[in-house]
Amino acid sequence: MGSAIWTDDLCIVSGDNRSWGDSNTVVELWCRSKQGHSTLLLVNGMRPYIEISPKDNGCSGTEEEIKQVLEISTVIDIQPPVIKWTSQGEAPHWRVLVRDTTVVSRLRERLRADWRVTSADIQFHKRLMLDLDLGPHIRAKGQILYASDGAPEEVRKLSPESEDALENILEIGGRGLYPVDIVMSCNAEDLETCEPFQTPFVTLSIDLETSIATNNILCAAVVIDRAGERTEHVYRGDERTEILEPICQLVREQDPDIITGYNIDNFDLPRILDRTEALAKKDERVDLFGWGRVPLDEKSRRIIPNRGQNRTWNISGRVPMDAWWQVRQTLRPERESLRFVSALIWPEDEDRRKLDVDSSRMDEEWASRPEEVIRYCLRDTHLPLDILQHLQSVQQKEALAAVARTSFSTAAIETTSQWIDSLVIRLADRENVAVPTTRQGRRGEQIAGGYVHEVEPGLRSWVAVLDFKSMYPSIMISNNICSTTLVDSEFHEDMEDDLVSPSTGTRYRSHKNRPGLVPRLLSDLMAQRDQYKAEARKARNEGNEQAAFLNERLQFAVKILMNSFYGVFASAFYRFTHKDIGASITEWARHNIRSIISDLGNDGYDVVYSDTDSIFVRTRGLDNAPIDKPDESEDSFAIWSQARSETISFGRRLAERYSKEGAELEFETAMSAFFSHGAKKRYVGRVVWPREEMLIRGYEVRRTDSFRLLTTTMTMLFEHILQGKQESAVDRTRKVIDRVRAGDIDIADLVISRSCKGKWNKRESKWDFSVYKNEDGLPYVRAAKQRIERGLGFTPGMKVGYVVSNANSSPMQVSAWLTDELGEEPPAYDAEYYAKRLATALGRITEAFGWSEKELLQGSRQQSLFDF
DNA sequence: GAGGTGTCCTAG
DNA sequence: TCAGCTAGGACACCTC
Repeated sequence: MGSAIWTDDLCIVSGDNRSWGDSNTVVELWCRSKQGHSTLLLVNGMRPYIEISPKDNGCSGTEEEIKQVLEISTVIDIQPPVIKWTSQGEAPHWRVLVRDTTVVSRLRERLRADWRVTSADIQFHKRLMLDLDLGPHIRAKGQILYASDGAPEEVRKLSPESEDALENILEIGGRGLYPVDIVMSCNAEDLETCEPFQTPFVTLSIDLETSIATNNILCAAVVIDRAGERTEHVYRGDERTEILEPICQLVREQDPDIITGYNIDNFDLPRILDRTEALAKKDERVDLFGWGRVPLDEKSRRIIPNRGQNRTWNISGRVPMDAWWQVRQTLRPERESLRFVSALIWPEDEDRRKLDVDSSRMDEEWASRPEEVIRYCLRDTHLPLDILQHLQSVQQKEALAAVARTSFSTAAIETTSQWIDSLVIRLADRENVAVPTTRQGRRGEQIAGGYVHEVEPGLRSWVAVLDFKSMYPSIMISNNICSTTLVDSEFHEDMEDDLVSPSTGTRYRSHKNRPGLVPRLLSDLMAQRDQYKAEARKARNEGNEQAAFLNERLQFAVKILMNSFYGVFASAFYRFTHKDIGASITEWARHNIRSIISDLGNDGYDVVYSDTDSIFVRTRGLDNAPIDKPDESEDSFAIWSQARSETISFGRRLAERYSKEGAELEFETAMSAFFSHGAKKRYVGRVVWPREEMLIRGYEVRRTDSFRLLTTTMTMLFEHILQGKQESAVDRTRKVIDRVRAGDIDIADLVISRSCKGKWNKRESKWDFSVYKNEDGLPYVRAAKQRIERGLGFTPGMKVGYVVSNANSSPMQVSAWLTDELGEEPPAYDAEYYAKRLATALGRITEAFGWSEKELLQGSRQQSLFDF
C-alpha cells in the first residue's frame, strides 16, 4: 500500500469489534467527520485481556499456577504482575492476553473458579476509548483504504482503486466494503482527543402506514436530514420490491447516523422485521432490512437490526433514537399521541395536527384516498425530526458524550452506569486500582434515603427557602467517599484521621491519606461545570451565540452526569459499589439537614418544611405584612416590600451562617406565602424572589395522571388561597362541581391517562398484560384493551387515556379516549364520580380552612343565597 | 367501612 | 428498560 495518510476530526457514533486471522481483533469505530463525511476507522494494535489475582481457597499466583493458565489454548500471553489496589487489600494482578474477544466470557467463567477475575466485562471498543483516554471527539490519522464518490476530492485522490480497496480492507480485518464515505486504517497510537464540536449528524426518519386487516405495509415515507437539509422519499406498491428493498438501499446510500420516527422502537422497526421475515428467505433478508452499517453479507448477524431484551434496537454503526421516548423523557406530556404532542409543542400550528386520515380504518382510507394517506404519512415523518430539533435531543446527547467521554451511542441509548464506568474505569486503570466485574444477583436490604420534615396543614407567610448545592456530590467529595477509601474492618486498621459517618460509623480514609477516585472525579466535574458556565457567559456577551449554546449544553450535561453518581453508587449491582457507601451518603445528608433544623428551632425559628436538601424557614416578625402584593399606589405596598426584603436578607444570612467548606447552603427563593394541607412532598408557594410566580409541588396539578378540570380548578384554588381569598375560592370550587353534575363541561377535560405495561405474545399474536397481578382490575388496562380492539396502536409503557363512564359497578366502567386519534364523539361520563373526585382532592385542601369535602359536594346554590 | 395490596407518579 | 437511589401520596380493587 502507498502512503495515503489522512488526518481528520471526527465524532465517534458507535463502535464494535471483530476477530480476524489467527488471533487479531480490530475495533470498528463509526464516525461522522466535522465536515460531514461518514468515516469508518479500523483500528488494529490492541489485544483483549482480562486480569487475574489470587483468591482465597484458590490460586495464590505461584509460577506453576501461572504456567497452567498460560497453557489454556485461548490465552496468548501473560504479563508480569502489577500490584493493584482491591477492596481486600493490595494484590498482584496478572494481565492475561487472550486470543480474541470471542473467547473472553468463557475464559472468565473458567478462571473464576480459582482466581479473582477483574477488568473482564468491558466491551472492546470501550476498552480502546479507555486505554487511549479518548472522548467522542477525536483527531484520527490513518491510511485511506476506501473513499466513495461522496468523499471529498482530496481524500478520493488518496484512495486506491476499488478492487484494491476491498482487498486492503480485508487484509487488516475489516468485513468488506462498508457503506460509508471513507474507510481508514489506524493504529491505536494514531488517535487522540480533540476539542468538542457540534457534529453535523445525518438523521433518517421513517413512518409506515400498515393494513389493519393483514399487517402488510401499505406505504412508507422516509425523510433524510443532513445538517438541516431535508429530502423526502415516498414508497408504495409491492411490499418487497417497491417498499422494503428501496428503503434498504436508501439507508445504505444515505448512510444516516441516527434513525428516528415516532414509536419506531415498538412499531415501525418490529413491523419491518416481521414483514422481512414473512417475505424473504433467510439469505435474502439483507436486501430488505440490511440497515446495519456493515457490508452486505447475508452471513453476518450484525447487518439486520435486532433487539434482545432491550428497549432499544441494535443497528450496527447507527443509533436509534425514538422521538416518542425523547418526548416522554423531556416533556412528560399527559398524553403521548403524535397529535397531542404536536399540539403541545406547536399550539399555533393547526397543520401539524390536522386529522386528515382515520388511522383505525386505514385499509378503507388507503383504498379510497391513497394520496391523502401518503401526505399524512410524510407529515408524520417530518414531525419526529421537528421534535428532536425542538428538544435539542441530539445536541444534548452529544454534550453528554463529550463530558462522560463516551461514544455518542453510549450517551444516547445506554445507561447511567455506562457513563459513570467511562470516567471511573479510566481513572482506576491509571492509578492501579483493580476493576471488578458488574455484580449480579438479588438486591438486598434497601438503604435509608433522605429526611422529609413533617408539614403542618395551613397557610404560612414569609418563608425563606434554602437548599444545599449538589448535596450528594458535595458529601461524597467532602467525606472522600469512594470504594477505594472505604475502611473495611476485616482488612484495614482504623486510622486517626478517618472520616466517620455520624451514626453507623462507616469509615473512609482521609483525603490526605488516600484521595478517592470518585471524589476527585466529582470535584473535577464541578470545576468543569463552572468553567463551561463562565465560557457560556463570555460567549453570550461577545455575541457568539453558537459557542454560548454549546457551552450551555456542556454545563447542563455535567450537571446530569454529576447527579447520576449517587444513584449508581447506591445501586445494588454496580461494580464499584458497597452497600455502606450509599447508606453513608444519605446518612451524612440526614445528619446535616437535621442539625440545621434543630439549631434553627433552638434559636426560635419556625422550620415549616424540609425535604432531603432543602429547608423552609419563616422570617420572624412579619405576621402582619400582607401576602398578596398590593398595588404600588397603596400604603400597604411599602409594608409588603419591606417584608420581601427582610425575607431576602434573612435567607442570605442563613445561607452564610450554615454554609461550610464542601457543604454550601444556598438561598433559593423567598415566598410571601407557603401552603400545604399537611402532606409531605405536596406544597404551594407564592414566590416573590428571584421571580414572582406560583410554585406548586406534588399536587395533582403536577401529575400527568390527573384530569385537566381538576388541574385547572386546583390551580385556581391555590391562586386564591395564596392571595388570602379563601371564601371566593370555595365558592368557585363548588360551582365547578355543580357544572360537572349538570354536564356543562368539556369532556376532554375529564380524560385520565396512565401508563400501561404489556408484552407482545408472538405465539398467540396478541398483547399480554400478565405482568399485572390482576390485569382487569386496572382501569387503564381495560382502556388499553378497548384501544386495541378498535384497531389503534398500543405500545408497552404508553399512556392510555380514558373517561370513567360508570363508577357504581366494581370494577368501574371506563371508556378509552379515542377522540385525539379518531376524532370521534367523546363518551358519556359518570358525573357523580367526577364530582366526588374533585371534592376529595380539593376538599383535602379546603379542609385546612374548615370547608370539608362534604361541604364542597353540597353545591354552590345555598352558599350563593347567603353571598348575594 | 376498614385495612391491605398493587400500581402509578412525583420530590428530591 | 440485565441495571441509578429512597420517601411519599393517592387511587382502585379486594377481602373481611
